[in-house]
Amino acid sequence: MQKNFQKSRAIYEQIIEGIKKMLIRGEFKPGDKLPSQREMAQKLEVNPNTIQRAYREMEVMGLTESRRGIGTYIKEDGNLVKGIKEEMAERSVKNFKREMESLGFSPPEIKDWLKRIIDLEKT
Amino acid sequence: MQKNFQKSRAIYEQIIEGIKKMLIRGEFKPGDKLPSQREMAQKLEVNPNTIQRAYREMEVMGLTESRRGIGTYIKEDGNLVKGIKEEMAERSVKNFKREMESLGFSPPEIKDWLKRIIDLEKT
Amino acid sequence: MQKNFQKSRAIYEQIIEGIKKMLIRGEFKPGDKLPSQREMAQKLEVNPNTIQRAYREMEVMGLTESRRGIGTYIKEDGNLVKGIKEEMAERSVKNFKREMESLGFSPPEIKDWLKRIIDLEKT
Amino acid sequence: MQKNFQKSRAIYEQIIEGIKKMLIRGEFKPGDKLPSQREMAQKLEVNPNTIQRAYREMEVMGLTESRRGIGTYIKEDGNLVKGIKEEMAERSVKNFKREMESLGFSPPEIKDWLKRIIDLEKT
DNA sequence: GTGGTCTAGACCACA
DNA sequence: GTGGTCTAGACCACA
Repeated sequence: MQKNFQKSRAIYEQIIEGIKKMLIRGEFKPGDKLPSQREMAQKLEVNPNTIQRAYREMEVMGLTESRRGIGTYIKEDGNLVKGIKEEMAERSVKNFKREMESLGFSPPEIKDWLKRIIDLEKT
Repeated sequence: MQKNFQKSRAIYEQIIEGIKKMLIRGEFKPGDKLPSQREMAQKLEVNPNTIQRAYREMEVMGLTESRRGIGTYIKEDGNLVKGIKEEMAERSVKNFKREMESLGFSPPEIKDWLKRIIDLEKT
Repeated sequence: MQKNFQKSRAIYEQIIEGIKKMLIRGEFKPGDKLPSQREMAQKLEVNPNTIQRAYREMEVMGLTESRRGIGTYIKEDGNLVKGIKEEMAERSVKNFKREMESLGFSPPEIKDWLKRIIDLEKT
Repeated sequence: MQKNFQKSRAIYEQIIEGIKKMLIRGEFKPGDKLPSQREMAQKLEVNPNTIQRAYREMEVMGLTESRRGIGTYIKEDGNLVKGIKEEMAERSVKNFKREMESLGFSPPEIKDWLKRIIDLEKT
């Protein structure tokens, strides 16, 4: 049995995750200005340094651009959202697949299950 | 954006989770004796009381039977494993579906993605 | 002669027992808030963990409902008290019967004794 | 709520209790020799001092008679058994009555319950 | 040796 | 402030 227990992911990672989801859902668009670090910190009730870290990482990833004295902006890149969406979808699907396989399900069974659940809620 | 960050589940819950997976994978079978509380605690490097809690919860759930002075045993119930497997599969599928929907995918797109990933790794 | 001496029941069980009796006597009513774990621990001079155990067991039994940050409440279930009262009465009567039989009394003699004592104190 | 938890009765008291029950059931009779202290201690897996204490108390109560170098004997008293039986019955009935009253039952209800249980098992 | 109970005390999560 | 989790460690009950 595993000896390492799941720890929660770092808060700054969860923040990046959240911003990516908002991008995907269209709640942020390329070119938009993100809330200031201070504002964000207050809204999320988190230490400003945590926001700083999140914003910095996003810049490193090429997701945002910080303009000193002005603010942080989502990059104006046409394929940005599409890329993130695909990346997150892929990760989600792979996680799901791995989990189902660890439960002993074969790919066809996985599809069956998925179909069952989706059709069930479609009704 | 959400203001509540994901916390890790309690260790005792993760232990139960792990034992269920071992059951599903056949690494434990109904009737088997689980490692003693102390042994398990040592192996997983947690406090014996934490194992006690996990074992007690499993007994309450009807998954195991603890006999004082003897040990803790997986219940001899033919449908036990099947039930757990289905329960865990269902939860996993629902989580996956919810996550994909929060990324803006429709059910058909979810299926497409799944197909793509599975077929990709089949090659 | 028996070789096994009677042991006292666990403290957490005695606490549950006491709370059930208070419910039956109307000293607690469905919907009431129980004293907090810490308060109860202080009043009964036991460790808070022991109260936690009692409260948790009562929740598992469906007797109470614990709400984090709020407190622990007796469930709002009309038949709860009645059910507990009957359960405890039945157990008490059965214990009594078993004890009298172990003293060699037949059922009619048991009734005679009971009548005698009750009438005696009625005077 | 009560603050004093039930402790188990002293072992020597439980031993006296057991011997009284054997007397009542006729497994010992007036004039019988009790097992030696050593023998009794071995049979009950108890410290010989505990037996010593039990035997001493029984002598004080007038239940037995120790003859140095010979052994301990149940007293030859025609009314002894009858007296003990009545004493134990009375205590048992009173305990039962007190318990039922603490559950809020009136004497007639107590009788009803008793009748119900006895008749139920008579069938 | 195995499970069960209890204490003392720390720290977290929720409000 | 209220419940929940976890550790460290003692001691008991059963076999």
